[in-house]
Amino acid sequence: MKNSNLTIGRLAKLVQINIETIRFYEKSGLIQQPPKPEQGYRIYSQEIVTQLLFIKKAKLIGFTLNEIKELLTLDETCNCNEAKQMAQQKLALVNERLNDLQRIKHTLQNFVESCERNTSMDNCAIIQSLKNIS
Amino acid sequence: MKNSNLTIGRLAKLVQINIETIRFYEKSGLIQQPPKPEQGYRIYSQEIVTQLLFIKKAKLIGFTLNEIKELLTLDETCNCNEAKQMAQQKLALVNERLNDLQRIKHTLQNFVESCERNTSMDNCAIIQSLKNIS
DNA sequence: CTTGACTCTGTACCATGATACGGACTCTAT
DNA sequence: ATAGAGTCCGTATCATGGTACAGAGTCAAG
Repeated sequence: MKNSNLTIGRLAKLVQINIETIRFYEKSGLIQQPPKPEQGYRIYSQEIVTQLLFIKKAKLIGFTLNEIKELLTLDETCNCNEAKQMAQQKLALVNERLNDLQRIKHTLQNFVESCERNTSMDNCAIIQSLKNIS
Repeated sequence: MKNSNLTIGRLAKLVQINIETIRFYEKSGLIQQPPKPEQGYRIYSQEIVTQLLFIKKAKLIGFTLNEIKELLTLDETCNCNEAKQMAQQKLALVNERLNDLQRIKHTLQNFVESCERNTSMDNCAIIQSLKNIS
């Protein structure tokens, strides 16, 4: 076994994802498990590295594994129109989330500000402040 | 039983949250279960309505139930400083999420655009496009 | 005063996204 | 050739955020 060969352990260390989690992604169909060679362990490709890093980032942002699976599928389906449509749907979703977050951001800012104005040490009315999120 | 009395069924309909979910929130300590009267069913207060609507919105935005619990607690702890600190932490978190989302938004936009430029009907390279998220 | 709708309580079950573990196998270094 | 580390595979377990359901009690309208 060459030292450069990317076994699952090395892959896990490289992308900083638990081995079990990688296996879980394989079972879930997010990534393709490389075929088991006659002799020895599975070897992972550079493409899997890219995909795992992408999964990590997409997860951070709040995409579900199913959404990520779809996003990864966009790469394979060379039907550009379909892919574009999916991307546009995701984009709409992202924009919605951005709006929601902007709203909560302003609400939190208002709360912090009203907290700063409030010297009475009571009536820290976060609910009253937050319930105005529309 | 007066018709105006807010039993759990009416509450559920009012705030559009499943009865079971309301009970689940009670068990989880997100909201306080009103005491059971000697006779009859529990009656919910207007405050619970406010709290449930808040929970709904906060969930939409991506806060976990535990985070929401903390946010609701801010109302009770009249320690303004502590509350402010928590709000500021949430704010930082929200800002991070905003940045992440902005990045994915641009990536998706780029993808849609490159999809529009691409007339070759192949190489819909979303991965190549998405892997550049930093 | 009965019937049907609603409540109460506990327990069970579901999906999602992992993580843990046991036992067999394989590889590498000595 | 053998120990120790790593892999493989299946199954079990966990947290989160619910949903479902059974059986007993309660309420309200006819």
